[in-house]
Amino acid sequence: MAAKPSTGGEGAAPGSQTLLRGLAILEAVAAGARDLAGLASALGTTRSTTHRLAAALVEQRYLTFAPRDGYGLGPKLLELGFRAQQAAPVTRVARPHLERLSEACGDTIHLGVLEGDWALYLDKLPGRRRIEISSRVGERQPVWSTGLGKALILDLDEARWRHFHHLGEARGGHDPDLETWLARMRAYAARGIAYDREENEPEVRCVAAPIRDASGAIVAAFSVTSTVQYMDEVRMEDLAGTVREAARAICRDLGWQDLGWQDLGRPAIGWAE
Amino acid sequence: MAAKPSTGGEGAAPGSQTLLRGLAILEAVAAGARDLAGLASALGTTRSTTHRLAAALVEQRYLTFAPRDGYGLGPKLLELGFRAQQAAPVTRVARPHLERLSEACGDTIHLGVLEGDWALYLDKLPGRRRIEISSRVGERQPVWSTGLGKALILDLDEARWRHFHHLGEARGGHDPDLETWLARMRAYAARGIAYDREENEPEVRCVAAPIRDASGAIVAAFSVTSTVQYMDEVRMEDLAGTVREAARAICRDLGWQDLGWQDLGRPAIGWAE
DNA sequence: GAACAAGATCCCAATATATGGGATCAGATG
DNA sequence: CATCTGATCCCATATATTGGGATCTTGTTC
Repeated sequence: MAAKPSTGGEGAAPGSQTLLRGLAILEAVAAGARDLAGLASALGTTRSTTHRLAAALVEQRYLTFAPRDGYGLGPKLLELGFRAQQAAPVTRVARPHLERLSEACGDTIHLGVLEGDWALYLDKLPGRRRIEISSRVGERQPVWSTGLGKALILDLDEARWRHFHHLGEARGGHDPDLETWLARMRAYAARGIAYDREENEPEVRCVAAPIRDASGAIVAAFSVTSTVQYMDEVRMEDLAGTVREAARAICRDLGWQDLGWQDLGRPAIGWAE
Repeated sequence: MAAKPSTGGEGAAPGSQTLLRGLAILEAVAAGARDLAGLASALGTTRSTTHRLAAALVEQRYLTFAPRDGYGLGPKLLELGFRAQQAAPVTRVARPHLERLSEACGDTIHLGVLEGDWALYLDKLPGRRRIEISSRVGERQPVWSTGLGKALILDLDEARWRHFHHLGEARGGHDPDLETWLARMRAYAARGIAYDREENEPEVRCVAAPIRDASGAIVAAFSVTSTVQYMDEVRMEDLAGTVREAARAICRDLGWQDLGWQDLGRPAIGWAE
């Protein structure tokens, strides 16, 4: 609907208009655009230009096109997405353990890593409850307000903790004030487990644990999420044990595999900025 | 290494060189290219051009770049890939059932649909065996030689079966001759289960079943794959029952959900050409 | 059953856009 | 400290992209 200027964006790199427009088409389709007209208005280009780019994307299997239904995301994205997921060794290693955990607890499970100032979701296991946790693999979530995010920064010093809390305030986060939040973080760090008792969203609670590689550095984290009706205090305590157990098993797998991380100062996964 | 001509390809659509080059970068990175020089030589462009495109892809989060490690596939691909997978309702619905099946049998499980003349892999569950089945989500496999492919075309008439066998011959397929293959297909169709007794690759066997939606049309299929040492005749017969059971459960879930497929003549998934 | 409508596809001259040679910069290596 | 590898930036040039409109296809209406 909004007509973005051709040479748009914030600090948009020039010299790639065509590529940028092509990617914009991908995202417009992901956002639900089905026909040419929709795409054209979404990026503010003419029908012919849009068609040419879309056709190229279809030909390369990045999009599908069916006369009746219009455009859809194509198999190539499936392939690249899957490869991107596998690129982080954590995902492969953690999967079976998380599946077992999912089977055992029935709640939604997320796996994620720290990407810059954000928590990036690498994997998601839906769980058996009715409720649907609204999150997507590949999405970024704030660090300070999610259980998973907090688990990711458990090892950082207080200066850096303040930084993350500050990021939250900038975005209108009013929830726990700095001191309360820091106190909780200290408690989480001491236990090696992070909770989220409806601090972020009402009704939603979760238990999260960090995953460490052979060097002991936190390279990822996972969380078990549910609504409060399935997550009273007692259950959270129970889960803490189960979760810690799963985390330990994953860490063991990461520590044993000799993929040779020559540079132990950097996270083993490929997403850090 | 091979320098593809800029305006390359077969019936390559013109008017999108920049976009096509950008996508080529994505694939080069997926194929393992890490640095600018590698990318540049992979697509036959100069450093500066390559750098500009790659930088745009990084900025859009389609690639990651870390000074030491070079380029990698980015989170945006993760997101789009995941969305593409979810676009086919079958994946969502089948997942939990396949996970249970995977848990029970320990073998590699694939889920796929028919895309034109190919079997497209939508999902893969690794299994607990040592062996790694070389297949990737998003990849296309021939229909006639894979168990999954055969399960997908169980409902088609013999003319169309011949068509698929013919496609195989064109690509140097010499395995079972037409009549033998047709006879097997008839048997598979009668049982509602397709086998692959090392017909495709030596040592590799699999048991596959079709998945039908509310209209009764085959919209997908899944297969349980393993090496012959885990797959003797007795086990294949056993598995047939388990597999059929899982298929029935998935079909039931597909039949019950009222997502309103107004057009029953077309497959419910979005991948058909 | 024929005219209509909606949408996709194709074509071509004008020009905004991408290109790549080379210069520069960052930081690793000896 | 000099050297090297590899990333980043700049700018005149050529060329690939653009978009207006004509055309074709397919489904809908009267």
